Amino acid sequence: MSRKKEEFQPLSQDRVTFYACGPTAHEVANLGHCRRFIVADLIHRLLLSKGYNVEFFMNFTDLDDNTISGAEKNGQTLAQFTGHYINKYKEDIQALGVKPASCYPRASEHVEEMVQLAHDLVHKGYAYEKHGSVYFDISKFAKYGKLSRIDLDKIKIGKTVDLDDYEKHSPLDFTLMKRSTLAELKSGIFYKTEFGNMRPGWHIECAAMTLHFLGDTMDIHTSGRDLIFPHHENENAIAESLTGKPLAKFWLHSELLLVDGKKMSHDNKNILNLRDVMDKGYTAREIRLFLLRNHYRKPIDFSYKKLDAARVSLRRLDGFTRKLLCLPPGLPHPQVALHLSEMEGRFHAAMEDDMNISRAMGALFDFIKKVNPIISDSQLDRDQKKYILDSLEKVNDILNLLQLEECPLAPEIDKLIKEREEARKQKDWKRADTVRDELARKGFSVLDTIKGTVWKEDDKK
RNA sequence: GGCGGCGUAGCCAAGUGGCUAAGGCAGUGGUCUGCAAAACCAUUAUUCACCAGUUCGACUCUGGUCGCCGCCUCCA
Repeated sequence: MSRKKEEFQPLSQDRVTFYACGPTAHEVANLGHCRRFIVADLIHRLLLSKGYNVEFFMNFTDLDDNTISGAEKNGQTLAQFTGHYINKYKEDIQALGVKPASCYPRASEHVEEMVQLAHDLVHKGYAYEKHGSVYFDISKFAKYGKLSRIDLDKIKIGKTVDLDDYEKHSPLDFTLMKRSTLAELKSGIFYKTEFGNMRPGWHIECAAMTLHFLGDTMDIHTSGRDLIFPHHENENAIAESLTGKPLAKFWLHSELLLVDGKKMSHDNKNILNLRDVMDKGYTAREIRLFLLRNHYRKPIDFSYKKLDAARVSLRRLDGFTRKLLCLPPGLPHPQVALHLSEMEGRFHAAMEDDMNISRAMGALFDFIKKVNPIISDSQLDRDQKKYILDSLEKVNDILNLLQLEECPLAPEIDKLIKEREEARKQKDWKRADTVRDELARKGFSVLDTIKGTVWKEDDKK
């Protein structure tokens, strides 16, 4: 709210409440959605790693203009239509390595609370009914605009909306409950209220769900920065006018995902779905790194070139962890503990400073640079190797990018690698290459190092 | 028009009122190597959009200029 970095202090000692605006269930996840999921995930994981008991909610908007018209076009019921896309979202969220939320509430399941909110707002004078719809009267809420810092006297009214569609007292007011259309009445998408048959609007949906699950004020509300106005401003207005308390203590807004310098959006016709990019052969893990490695408050301009750079960075990380895992213990190295504690200190300090992930990753790469020569000399004993791996586990609890599984090598693969080593020793290159090809077919790459062969399982596409 | 944000090497990207301007990618040189791939090492900004001001000193603070992006009340 202050637009400054502030030290995070949760409202309650033992738990942190955290809400992310989820997607509308009428399309599959595009990279813009993915970025929001991943930023929320980073916050989630960072809070968990700090030992907080986190209650994380992300909604699905399954009752709005888009879902209703989508269901109609497809000849499906609303629930069939939205259920399909909610499942797709959940698959994509999982593929991206995002930790599941405590709960994924759906707007359609909380209409009662929304109707109640509208009722309370009207009776307390913050809202009014007109021609079968209920509108919020922003002139009654003095703090309106404090979140988005909008100056109501100077905005261009009607810039993006056709005002003729609405019958509000003031064009600045926003819709809480929308009068049901004839088509909606026919397909049963309406709710009986004291004001007539209607359905909730977008802003009241989020407000009702956060109030219901997280109480009057939550610790952290996160979403994309393009939603600050009007959505979050309105969400807050609904809640704060009733409770007298701000809806959230901290608002974290992630920046946009751009394509060729323009926001990825339907208007710009430049939508890229996660599945489109994966179909081009990029793994979800590569996409995760691409979306994660920039600070959340900086825009990311998408390009395949940058995705390739992320891929190579990931390869460097994988090469390092793989060598480390396969390294036979040797003599202890005197400097290693120092490098490790320096990396930990820098990494965690950077993450706690408004999630400065670039700086945190820098610490990780610096560490790799220092430890690589040590590994080449086999100068790590069993304990040191364990300390490093334990530390990387902690880093990975936040990043979820590293490959740190021990070598659970299938016996047949192990046999092939040994067979190739034997062939190489006997300088039977033809046989060695044949085995290498076979390993490649099974999805394993071998890396020959001075200390012997290190294998690596290729990412599954 | 209002509000908000951004402009750092070929590309991406941290950062600080003075200490070597992190790190990644690409490039270059080298090491290693049966070949290949990978890996490893070294190296890459006298300069931080432009102009002026404050200051002993600014990329970092202030003002202005230019360029780009986002939002402006039911696209999410």
